Amino acid sequence: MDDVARAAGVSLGTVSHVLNHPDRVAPRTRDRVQRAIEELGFVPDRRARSLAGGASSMIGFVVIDLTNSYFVDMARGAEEEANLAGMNVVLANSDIQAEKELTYLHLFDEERVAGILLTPVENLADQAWRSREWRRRLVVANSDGGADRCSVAPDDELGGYLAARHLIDVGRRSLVFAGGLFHLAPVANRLRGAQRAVAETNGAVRMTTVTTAGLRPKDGREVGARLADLPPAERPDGVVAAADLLALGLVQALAGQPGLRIPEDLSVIGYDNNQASWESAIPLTTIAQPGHEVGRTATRLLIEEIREPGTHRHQCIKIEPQLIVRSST
Amino acid sequence: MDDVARAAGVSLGTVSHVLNHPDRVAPRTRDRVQRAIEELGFVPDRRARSLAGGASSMIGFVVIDLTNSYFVDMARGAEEEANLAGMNVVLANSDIQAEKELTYLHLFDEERVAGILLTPVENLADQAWRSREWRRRLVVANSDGGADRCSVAPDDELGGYLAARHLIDVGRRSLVFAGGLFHLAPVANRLRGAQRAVAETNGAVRMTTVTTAGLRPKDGREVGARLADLPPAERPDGVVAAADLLALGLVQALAGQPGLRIPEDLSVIGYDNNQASWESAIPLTTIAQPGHEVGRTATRLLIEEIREPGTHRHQCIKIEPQLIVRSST
DNA sequence: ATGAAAGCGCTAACAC
DNA sequence: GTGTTAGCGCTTTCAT
Repeated sequence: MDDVARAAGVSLGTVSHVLNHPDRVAPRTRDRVQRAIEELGFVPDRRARSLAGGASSMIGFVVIDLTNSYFVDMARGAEEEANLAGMNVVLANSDIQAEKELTYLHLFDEERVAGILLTPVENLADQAWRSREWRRRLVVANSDGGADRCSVAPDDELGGYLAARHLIDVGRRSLVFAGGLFHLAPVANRLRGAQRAVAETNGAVRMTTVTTAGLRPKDGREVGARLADLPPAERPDGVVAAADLLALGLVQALAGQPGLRIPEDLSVIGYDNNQASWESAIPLTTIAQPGHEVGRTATRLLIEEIREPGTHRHQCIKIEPQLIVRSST
Repeated sequence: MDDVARAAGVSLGTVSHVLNHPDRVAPRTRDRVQRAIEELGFVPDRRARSLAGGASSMIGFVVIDLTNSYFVDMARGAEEEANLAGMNVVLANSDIQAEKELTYLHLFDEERVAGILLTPVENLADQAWRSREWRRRLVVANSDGGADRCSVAPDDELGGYLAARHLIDVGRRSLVFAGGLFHLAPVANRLRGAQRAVAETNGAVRMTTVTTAGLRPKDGREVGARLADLPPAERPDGVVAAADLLALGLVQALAGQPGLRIPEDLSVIGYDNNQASWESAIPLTTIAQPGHEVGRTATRLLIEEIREPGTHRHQCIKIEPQLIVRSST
């Protein structure tokens, strides 16, 4: 910056002014300085800027699983909202490992970023990050952040409700909820929501639960095979799958069976709006996770907390998932 | 840090020493300082450290498409290699937009990161980043970086060769190369490789090319339908698909046909080792993109360039893809 | 409108 | 071994 000042024949402080308060400097000198910046290819040093000024414009986002497009959507939402406020988002991949999560949390802390977004590793044994007092503002996404910070999460209970409700609306009366890993809050909440929808029918609709080993296509194919073996009278006419990949396997196993057309004889609804759900042979009706919206909202909250530390009140926001109707129901 | 020094009853410089050269300080004072750090919850400021010392330990990786697991693999590889050298990797999502790519390149430049990794947007009109002289060390991944910088890319020609070679090895004699978007270097190179494998047979094997609109399952299903309509005599016995999702659609369309068992009557090989390839009903034989290895190598080159600016020579490294045999061949 | 100077939090000589 | 001090590149008062 010294060079720029010398080339433009002004003082260091003036160069700084054209960078930060261009209006407080005479148009002619401003032009002169800007030309010098151009010619010298001057690139300001953000480390020094934020050191001296105290304000970083970088938000660090510790993402749990970048192979899951839901979280990438969240990152996109976060970027959009951050850009609106003139801030940037950089990502770190914790890869479902509590250790890496902590490493990056520390990195961002030491980098003195303006704020941190975190999608925590859910394993209860691995929540060391909660016990530490982070000096950065931190908002939690996709999971409950506790009372003393902001968090934003999808409303899985509502999602489960919408899924079952949709099957009921298209005339299904004998449902199955297929899912596994019920110790995970999202799955458990989806089941609860589905049960609420059934309960509302006052007995007009029945639903049983089938537990799978996991939520992969393989698990779905197993359930599908089991359902296909059932005597037609006992067969359900609607399946709520806890995840799209599960639903996908289910449809694969069922689609070939005689007298079992999808969706005529059996409707299947998934959950996630996974890429596979719309690229499969029978595009899946599904509940779209509001990743984009979660990312935006979390970032909005974070920036609010950064900008107005005084008036800010912590809150936990639930985002509505979206029903997407396709060919499987 | 002042507080720490005061609490430990030492000078500022000593605290700095226990942080940077713990061996140069007496064990007892070191312990005292470390205890003070603990108690005060002191978190060193990386901005100030790198400002004063000149060395950042952060590598910025501008990733083109985080929804593609190939690039996430690259990021993982980069992290591993960076950690080995005591460095960290933060990610930025350019999302296939040249504009965002430039934004993040500038961000990392201004942040004075130790080095930059870039998977460039391939659109030739959008290569503004090439014309600029980045002040950071930059290595290009997954694409040719040009003569004046390092780059690492998968050997697509070899991948295409391996794919066709495998079909030939399992006895296929009438091949089809199915693919689209031949203006993209990767696809074109895969085709060339496949043709080389065929040429080596001196006419014992024939291969025709079928052009698809894209590389999605939908496109695969179209080709599949076309092949199924062919009189059995004219039908190929092996298909090299330019991408897994394409192969997936193809298999879906073909699997149901009478007298067309996969792999007995027709072998299909994909490309990418996409998640879908191993989770589908008929797991796909495929060529695995060496994302992890590309990431590692690019980072190794970058760190080499950072650490030994004198002896470093720019180079362009090609990484071998891997044949993964599954049920479709 | 511009310049001078004090510091942001730290590292790296250099003294003692 | 430990303390002292001069910067690193910038922003921000406070003068002028």
